[in-house]
Parts: sequence; C-alpha cells; structure tokens
Amino acid sequence: MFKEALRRYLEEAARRAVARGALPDVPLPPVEVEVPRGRRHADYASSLPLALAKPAGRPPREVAQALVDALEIPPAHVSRAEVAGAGFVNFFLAPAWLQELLRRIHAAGDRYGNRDLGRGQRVNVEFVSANPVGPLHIGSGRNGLIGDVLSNLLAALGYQVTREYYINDAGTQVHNLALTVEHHYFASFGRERPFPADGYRGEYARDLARKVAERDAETWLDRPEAERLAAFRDAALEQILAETRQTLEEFGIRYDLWFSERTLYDQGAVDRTLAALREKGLLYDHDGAVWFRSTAFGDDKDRVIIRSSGWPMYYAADIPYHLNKLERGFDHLIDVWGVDHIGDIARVKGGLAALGVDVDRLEILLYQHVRLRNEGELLRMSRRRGEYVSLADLLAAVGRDAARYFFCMYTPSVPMDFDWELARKQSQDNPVYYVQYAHARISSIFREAAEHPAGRALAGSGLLATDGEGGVAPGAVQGADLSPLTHEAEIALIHTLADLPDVIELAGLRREPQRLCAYAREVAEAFHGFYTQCRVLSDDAGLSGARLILTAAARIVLRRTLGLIGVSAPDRM
RNA sequence: GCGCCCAUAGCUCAGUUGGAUAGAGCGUCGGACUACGAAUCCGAAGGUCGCAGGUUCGAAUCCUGCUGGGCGCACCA
Repeated sequence: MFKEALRRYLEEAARRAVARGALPDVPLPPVEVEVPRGRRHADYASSLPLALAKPAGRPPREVAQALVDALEIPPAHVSRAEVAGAGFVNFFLAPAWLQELLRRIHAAGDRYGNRDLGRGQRVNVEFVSANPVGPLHIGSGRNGLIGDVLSNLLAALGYQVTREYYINDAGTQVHNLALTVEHHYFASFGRERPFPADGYRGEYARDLARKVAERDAETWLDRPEAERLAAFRDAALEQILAETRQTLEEFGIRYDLWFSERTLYDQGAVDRTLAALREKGLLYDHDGAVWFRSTAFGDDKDRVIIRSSGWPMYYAADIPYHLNKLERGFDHLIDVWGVDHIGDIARVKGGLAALGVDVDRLEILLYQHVRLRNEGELLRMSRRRGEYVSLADLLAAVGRDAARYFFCMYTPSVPMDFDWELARKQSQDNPVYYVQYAHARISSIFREAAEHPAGRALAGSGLLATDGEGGVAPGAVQGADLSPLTHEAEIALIHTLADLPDVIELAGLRREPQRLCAYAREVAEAFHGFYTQCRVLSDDAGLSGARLILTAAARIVLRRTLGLIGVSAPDRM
C-alpha cells in the first residue's frame, strides 16, 4: 500500500513541478519506488530523479530537489522526504500511516496481500503429470511444489486457477509397463516370459503383477496377448494412479481435473490433429515413418510424429491436448516441465502454431532437476533401473512441511541437491522450523494472554477475542490506540508486514515461489527480534493492547505466507 | 559442434527485473534465560559476485567473448 501511494505522490509532484516550470515537460519514465537494501537509508526510496535527469537535461540532485519541493503528502503519511545520495528521493513514513497498515491487515484478515491483477482470467496449471509407470520420484516433488504454489499465488492475484494432471495412459510407456507386469505374472506361475527390453526394473512392478495374480489367478495365461496386455495395463494404471493420488494428497496437492491422454485417441482428437497437419502440408512420409516439418517453427530438425511401427510419438497427443485445454475456455496455459523436456517445446508449440494457435498463451515453466545427496555423495537416479527415492519415501522421512518448504526454497531454474541426511534429521537445522516457531510463539502469547491481568482487561474491553483460538477482535482494532508502537523493533516488524502484497505479486508474476520462503524467514526474523526486545503482556494495558494487535497482524501474515507455500502454521511445536 | 539453464562467504542459497556500504542459513568463535516458548536473540570472523572486455551517472544484475558445470539435440518420455 505504501509503494503504490508513494508512486502516486511522486507522479503528482512531477506534474506539479512541470506546471511550475521547475522541470521541463518531458515524458515521465516508469516511477519506481523500492525498499532500500536493508532499509538502511530510508523506509522507501525512488530513483526517479536519476532516470529523469537525462531527458530533463538537469543534474539528478537538482531534479530530485524539484520533485521534493513539489511533493504534497499529508504529514500523517510521510514525516520526511528528502534528496539523498546521487539523486534519490528518500521517504520516512509517519507512525500514523504504519498504524493504518495494521488496521488494514486486520480488516483484510486472510485476504491480506490479495490483488486483482487477473480479473478472473482463467488459467490452467498443469503439473507433475508423471508417466504412470511407477511411484513418483522426488523430482515430481519439486514439480508438484512449483505448480501448486504457483497456483496458490495466481489465485491470490485474482486469476481463476484450475489444477490439472495429465495422465499418460496411452503410448509406449504404459505398454512397456504392461509387458513388465506380464513377465512377472508369468513368473509367478513358474512360466518363462522374457523381461521386456524397455521394462521397469523396480520391485513395484512385481507387486503389480502379484496383485493381478491374486485377483484373477491364472486366467490370463492362455488368453490372447492383446486382451491380456490391455487388462494388465489397466490394472497397473489403476493401482499406480491410486498411489499417485494418495502421495500427492499427502504432499498437500489436490487437482481439479485428471485428464486422460487415451480419451484424446478414443475421441479421434489425435487423428484430427494429424489430418489437419497433413492438410497444411506439414507432414511427410520418410523411411516408413511420418515426419512433422517442425523446422518450419524454429526446431533444428524435422521430427518423427508417427513411428514406422505405427505408434504415434508422445507429442502427437500433446498438441490436441493443449488445443483441448484452450477449447475449454482457458485464457492462459502453464505447464510445469523438467528441463529434460526442453526439446519438446518446439514440437508442441510448433504443432499448435501450425493449427493457428497464439503460442504465447502456452507458457512452459521449466525447472532444473533434483539430485539426491547422501553424506556428501551424489546419487544417480534412474526409474528404468528402479533406482530412485520415491516422493512417498521422502514424505515418510521428513514430513510434508519440511519437504514442501525445502522444494520451495530453491529457484526453479537452478538445479537443487536434496540433502537426504539433513532432511532426515528433522532438527532445527531445517529453516521451516524457524518460521513455524515464530507462529507457535505468537499462539503461545495469546494462550498466555487469556490468563494475564492485562489480557483479561483487554478481553473485557472487547479487544481480545475470548472465543475460538483467541487473538484480537478485528472490529475492535479499528478504533484501538496504536500510538504506543514506537520501538525500533515494532516499526521494523510493521515494515516487514507491509511487504506481503509485493512479495505475492513478484513471486506470482515472475513464477518465483522461492520468494515466499525468503519472505517467511524475514517475517519470522522481524517477529523474533520484536519479541526479544518488546514484552507484549505487561501491566501497561494500552501498550499490551497495541502490541497484541501487532502480534496478531504478524500471525495473519505468517499464516498467509505459510499457507501459500502449503506448509502448516502450528500453534504448538 | 549447436541450443537452453547456471557460476555470489568454507558449504547450501537469496539478492525487489540497472541503484546507495552485496545478504541469510548451516558451519567456526564469543556472549544472553529468577517475566509472554533459548527450536530464540546479540556480536565476531569469513567476498577480486568464475575470467576479460563493453554499455552509463551507476553493473552481481544488461551485451560480447572465454573458462567451468547441468540439461537437451531419438522412430524415449
């Protein structure tokens, strides 16, 4: 709220200065207002004069002085505005404005930080979408976290978000899975069946076969192969998808839609896409396969779209899948993909462009892979070899909160090493506890307040809520006296709480969930500092009341931030 | 070889889309509990922001080249 207002004040000042002749009438560059690093020089600062100096043909400090002279800001908002450094305008906020922020936070409650940038635009976020050929591995944890948190952020920014999981239940991967199950199924009845060349080595494949054997006994041994493989495929899919769903739910992710790739084949969407591409002259036959002229859309070479065996490539269905999403009325599509899929972008986008789609509506969000480290040693993971740690294993070892926070901490475009040993420790080394501890401390204060004389007095005056979990009554905050909040640590905490809307906006629009973790830590740090220096419950009822209001505002912000990350905000630890 | 991503404290990473003296956590060293939770707080040490140029009032941030790493360049996904 402060940045926006200050931006407006500056724009008005610039207009006024021009009208007065103090500044030449040149186009105003974008007015940036920011928090100086560490809030060392001021509460807020603008480099507008530096940007304006050149077009205005005047020294930056002179421009800054003209702007400061033309500023008209109520003293209740800004106590001081001055020229500083090479030509900055520094702002120092008045206590009354900071107090107003606290009232706003309480009035907004768990909606504090929301904005309406999306104006109800419909966004589809598709994430994880792992091949249903085995348990989810930890890379899917990173994928899931990014997609889920981004969805939370976009919802907070006023977009109408749909979370979607694309089930790759057609194609060669699930076929290979069916062959693998077949091998184990036959083996369980003492019959030989060669292990498929591209089979899945994990122990889970044996379990899948055992379940089928338990259910259907030996009925499949002598049935036609096609029928048998279809049955094995479906049984395996059902089992794996049930586990996938459960693991993701334990991870805190719920989807609005699970979309089956096979339906695209069944409903002829893939054939229609191929026919449309063929009609536009973008397909040709060569070496017994069908090729897509993807070089026409920036790819470095043409790609096979239907193998000589007749099986279409994965992306042959991916093109109609994205068409389908657009036909369902989404304004914008976001896919979260691992970097190893980077090569697919040109093909899918090329296919969509060929069919007349504005490909800017499809955004592919790439994240770098997760490596697992144990006692300093990097582990290579391979699903084909069955050598990897599953997301379910990770959740069982470290819990949802630590897992989510950990995945959220790292910038998606940077590879991350998951330190298994550290994560297993479940100790205070884990940054999530630092933040959660701040929240638990706040709850503890409110538990204490119910017993404390000052707290009882405040409950009597209606400020402290006596029902539910305690906390302050939002209505009573509006008329409360917040002027006792003058301590350095109190002011610093309020400033930190003011940043939430910007954090949500930046994290959401730039697709950088790690900002939430950095911010959560800042809020916790500011609160711990306040807590150490300022006693909340004292025999001064006025001061206690004001500090309880500040404390409750910090709780709102912590909950909101942790909630966006999908991490719990415990009242006790 | 070509394309994308990356290189910041001993380690793991931030760095508000070009701003003022580059920040945290862990680790190391030293302090703080007879009042609301010490899973906390305060302090110290630790940096040629991979290297070299360039752009400008100003660069960790933008451009070029180089070095070093990750990923891709399949009739796999």
